[in-house]
Amino acid sequence: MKQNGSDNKLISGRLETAGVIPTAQRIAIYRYLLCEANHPTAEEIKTWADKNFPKLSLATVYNTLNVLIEANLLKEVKVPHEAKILYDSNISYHHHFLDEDSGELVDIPSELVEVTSTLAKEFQVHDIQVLMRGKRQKTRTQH
Amino acid sequence: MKQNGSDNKLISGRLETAGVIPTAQRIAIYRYLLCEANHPTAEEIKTWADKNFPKLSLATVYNTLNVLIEANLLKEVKVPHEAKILYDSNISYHHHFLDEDSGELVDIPSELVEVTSTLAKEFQVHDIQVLMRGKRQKTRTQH
DNA sequence: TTTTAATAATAGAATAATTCTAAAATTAGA
DNA sequence: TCTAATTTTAGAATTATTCTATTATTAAAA
Repeated sequence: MKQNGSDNKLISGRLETAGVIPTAQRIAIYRYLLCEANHPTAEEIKTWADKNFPKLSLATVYNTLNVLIEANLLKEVKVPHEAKILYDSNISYHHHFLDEDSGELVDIPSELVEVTSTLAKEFQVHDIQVLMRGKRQKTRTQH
Repeated sequence: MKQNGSDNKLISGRLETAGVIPTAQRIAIYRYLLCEANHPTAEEIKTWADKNFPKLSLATVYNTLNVLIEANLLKEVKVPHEAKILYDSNISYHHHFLDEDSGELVDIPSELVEVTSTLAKEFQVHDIQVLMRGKRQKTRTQH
């Protein structure tokens, strides 16, 4: 799903709907987040931009990420023993699996994880996030 | 449960069992983590040390935390939108509730949260951590 | 005990991710 | 076009954490 310009309108519309002025930089970064990247760091976004959107500054990467978060189009994910923030453009309710070998973070649909809690009613839970850590078995080749 | 010296032996023994040489600084920090603090940051530990263990340096705080983590006596917790690492001296399997008002992180016993996942068998899960976010209702005063 | 070797603690410098600042560029509306 | 508001930018500042080199402490050996 490489950038082809055809979904510019769609991306732009989503930004506007969320109250974000759709500048060229924001559209580019948001499309990268939605269509090409998988939980990238700010650094990865900058590296991508250096190839695909010259002159886009690191400050703009951070500004845009924070604008998207503020507009509820993006979420931060912090992972233990990983210094950099990961960004998640999937804003629907879901969970994560962290591959201990590759460091890759994989989205897990909420349907695959059932969480039942019996906390004291004092605790009003608004959000639950489940982070599973482990290894991903290499899928065996068919003969 | 203020420090009284009586559990020095116990703390010291736990460190030794874990293969950590029990120096005065390590015992002090580990006791603070176990008995007084609740998911402190390195900064909070340093502030406590400035009052209770003069001359203990910030470098030693970080060194000790990393030694404890390496020895499996301590775990890191990273929370979204919180820059600093929180440290958790409860190493048994449990979950967390983050109070959105106070920022306080509360341990939730694993018995109170049931997690049932049906991931593809490709995913070998070694650890699950559940972070619940929400507000804590003020408990109503009895008349 | 002394001696020696290994380990830990320390102050301060270095690193690195993110945020801030102030100026220039762009945009949107009048 | 003019004006005001917003965004982008480069580079400086901030801040949590780690590193470095030295000194202090500990543990074991003689």
